[in-house]
Amino acid sequence: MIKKKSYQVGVMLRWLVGPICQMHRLLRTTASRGCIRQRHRLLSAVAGGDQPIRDLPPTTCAVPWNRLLCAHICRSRPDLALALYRRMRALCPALPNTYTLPLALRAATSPRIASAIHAHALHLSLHAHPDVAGQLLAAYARHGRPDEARHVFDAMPSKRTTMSWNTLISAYSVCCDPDSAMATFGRMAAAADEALPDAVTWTTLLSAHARCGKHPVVLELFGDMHRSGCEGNAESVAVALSACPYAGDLALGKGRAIHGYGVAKGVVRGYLFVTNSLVCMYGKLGKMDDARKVFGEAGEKNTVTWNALVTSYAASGMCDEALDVLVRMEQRGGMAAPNVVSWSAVIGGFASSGDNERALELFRRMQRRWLSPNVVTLATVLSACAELLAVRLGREVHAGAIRSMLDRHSLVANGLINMYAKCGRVAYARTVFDGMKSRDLVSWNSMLASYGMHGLCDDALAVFADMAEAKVDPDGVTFVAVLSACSHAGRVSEGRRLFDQMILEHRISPSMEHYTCMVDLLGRAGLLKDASELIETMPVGADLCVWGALLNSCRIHGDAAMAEATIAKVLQAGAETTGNHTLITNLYAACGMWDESKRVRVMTREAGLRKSPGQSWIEVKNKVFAFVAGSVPPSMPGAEEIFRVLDDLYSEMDDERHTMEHDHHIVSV
DNA sequence: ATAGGGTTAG
Repeated sequence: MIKKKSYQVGVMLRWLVGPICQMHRLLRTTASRGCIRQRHRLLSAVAGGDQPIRDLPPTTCAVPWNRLLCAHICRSRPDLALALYRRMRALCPALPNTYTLPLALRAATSPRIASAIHAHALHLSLHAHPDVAGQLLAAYARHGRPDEARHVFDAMPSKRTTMSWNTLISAYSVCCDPDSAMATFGRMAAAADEALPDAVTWTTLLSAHARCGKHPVVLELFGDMHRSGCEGNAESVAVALSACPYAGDLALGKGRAIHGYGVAKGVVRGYLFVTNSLVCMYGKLGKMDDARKVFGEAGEKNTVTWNALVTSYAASGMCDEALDVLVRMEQRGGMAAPNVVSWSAVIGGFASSGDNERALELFRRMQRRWLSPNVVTLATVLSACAELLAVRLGREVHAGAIRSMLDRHSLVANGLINMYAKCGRVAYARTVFDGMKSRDLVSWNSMLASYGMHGLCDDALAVFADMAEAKVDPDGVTFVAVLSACSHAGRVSEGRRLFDQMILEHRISPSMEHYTCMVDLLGRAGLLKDASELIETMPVGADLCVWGALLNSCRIHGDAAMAEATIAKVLQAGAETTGNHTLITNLYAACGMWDESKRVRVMTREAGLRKSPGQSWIEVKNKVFAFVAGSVPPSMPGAEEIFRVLDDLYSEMDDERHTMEHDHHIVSV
């Protein structure tokens, strides 16, 4: 109770002191210009938080209000600016003018607030004023509301300027709609008498494509920009560089070319954004020497520059070096302290290198620094939890996500679905899925895969139907999920129908994974001939997974002839991996062909191939124990006890089986 | 007292 009260006092003080200090300064600096009485009234209005609003005298001049609004915005306190604007409206509803509304709009932190101010503008008949309309457009654009932005844009009374076109295009960029951005750019070019595209227009267009992964288009547009006679500037060079790593074989060549272009245009040295892009570009392409060189030559560095170096090391698989840089950032202190991005990069680096334990350890360390994770951090951590089956930490992360209201974000929710599914909690996965406000393709695919991996084919098919109902177009991943669900449940006709549907209706050409699913589906059901025929129809040669699926089916159904024929084909195709050799060995053994089995085993050993043993994990009290068949994890507490219970269970199972065999004449396989 | 574009983490 006491704590709450003092908290409230603190909030009030902060609320009041800021404006009052500024008000005093205002009174001092502008006293000679008159309006003293009004300023006194305003001061009492701002300070009189406890007085009933209607008892305060109304002011008639908007200037001091506007000055104060501007001061709050310049100090990055949109909350205080908005509170002041509300107070202004409450005290004197007619006072906001063509300066006030743009200022309030700059402080709008959500599209809802922008809409409310829009309504005020309409009510005050100020919506058509160029400044108000311009800032309305900007506010809607910032929040990625292209429909509202378009509405304002179309209603703008004055001649459209390059700037208003640019703002409209940025609305499409923010909400990841590059096609509409492009279409708008086309309309702008068609209305060339009105306004001509400038460097900002091109940069906006570039970023519209960059931000949603259309990197090849970015590089094309960068060329178009140059060809259209528009000089590349620092901003556009930065975006173009960020797209280079995804250009395939030409990536490094393009990167170096644009680097050179930037040097020629004089936008490399002293332009931090370009420096940062360069470090990251070289790092992503594994050119650590170049990345380090650019980093070293940069005079001024900020957090992003350091993060680019961290990212570069992480992307090159040098996780320990990435961590070293982060530690160096911490020790240096000052302006470039590590932030969420730095930590997420290192955590992600360890996670993608397979060291999920280390990733989670670092997440704990980040929490100890009182840094709040964001959606990217949470997605990364949840994926590590899923890999380690660390459901307790996963639930803890879920709880944290709920507290910070990030749990319904698609990145986090998709991570949660995957984590719960992998940890065997399909029902939780479904709850998260149902609670999402908007589901993307990954959400649907994750849910499908969840049911698939638990053998719940009917549920998977129901989700697939819902997906069609929700008008979400399936992709290749979707079909891998449904086909494998069918395969595990032995739903042959359903699977065949889906495979055809995928090719004919959705125009998705089947990948190796799809063929593997189908061969598995047919093979497991005993349709070995059909499976083998499907392999024959494949446009490209089957890979080891496909052959493996067929061999596995031969083993299940004890078809030695088919197995031998298959093995001949595999060996003929020159397939040489341990996995398959082991499979072949086991297969011969299963068919009773011991000599052949031994022969392959010897061959394997001579080829220097050794299979690393498959591992399993179990999570006990937030700690994950890995074990292989026949071994005891040394750190496992109470291992002896566990094995005693296991022994008891085994003997009970044995008794049970003998009884069953006796009663039902079931012969165990 | 007022406007649009840029780099880093999945």
